[in-house]
Amino acid sequence: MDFIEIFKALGDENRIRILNLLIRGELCVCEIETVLDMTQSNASRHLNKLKTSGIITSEKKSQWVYYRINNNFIEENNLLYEYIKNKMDEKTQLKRDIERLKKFKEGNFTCEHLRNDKSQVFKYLQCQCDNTRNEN
Amino acid sequence: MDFIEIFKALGDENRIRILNLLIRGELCVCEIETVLDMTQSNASRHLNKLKTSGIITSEKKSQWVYYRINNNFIEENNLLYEYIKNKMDEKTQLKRDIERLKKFKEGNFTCEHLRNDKSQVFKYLQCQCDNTRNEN
DNA sequence: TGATTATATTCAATTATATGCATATACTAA
DNA sequence: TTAGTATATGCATATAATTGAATATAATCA
Repeated sequence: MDFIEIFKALGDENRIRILNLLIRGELCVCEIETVLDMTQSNASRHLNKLKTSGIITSEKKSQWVYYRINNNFIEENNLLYEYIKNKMDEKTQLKRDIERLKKFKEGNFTCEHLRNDKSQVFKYLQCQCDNTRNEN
Repeated sequence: MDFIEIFKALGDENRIRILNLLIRGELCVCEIETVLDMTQSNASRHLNKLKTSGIITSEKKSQWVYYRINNNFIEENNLLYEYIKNKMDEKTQLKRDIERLKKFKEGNFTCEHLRNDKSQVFKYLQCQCDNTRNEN
């Protein structure tokens, strides 16, 4: 966990956007790519970079891979972690991403929803007017 | 002063080496390039990147340009600044650089010495056996 | 087993970064 | 003004990073 490598990993907007989500809790790749609207391969690659530098870890649960912040990273880089969280609060894009994450969570979407009809979930996340949704 | 740009600027070993020196006090370009043994153009460009991201500032004094840590940066990024200083203590290369800086300072070298005979100063900095030096 | 699906990886193209050399610019001093 | 010097910058090049599309891999389920 070289701190220069950590800076390299953090010096990219897409990876900061991913981290911004993971701070709120673990997520699998298909959730991240949907909320952030990035391609699957791109999400996977950025996740790998964050993982290689020790910032996040992954755990395979059946066919899905869940990513989360590495507790070890938080312990060993606490000042940096607090700094990032503070600075994230000021960024418009990151606030918008959190709104989309909230919508996704409040909509009770799951990986299965994404499998069955990703574009419907995506449409729902884009809708500005309605923040509630019927179950199912 | 976007924090992602700051991370980009910090994600390079040469720039961290420069910063490591500047934490000990201001220095001009010719001093930095000598202590770190990098080309003049390379030192200048890295300094510019650090300056553009708001981490350092410069002041022209007669023909020399002195660089120092930007106080504003320290104030607005205090957690990050403390983090960097802590992590720097663990890096071998950075400790070696500080030894060379100390030798340079204790040798009472100036920019004029570098102008007159840079290679002599350089040889002195490389010498492991002798940490003292006659005046002049 | 075979079809489907989630994630990772390869390939190719594009873009960004780092660097040395040569030169431009800005300043000093004779 | 001219010569000399410190720093910045343009140019060319090498290396690294980013990305989408296609494919490989690993797991699930019928």
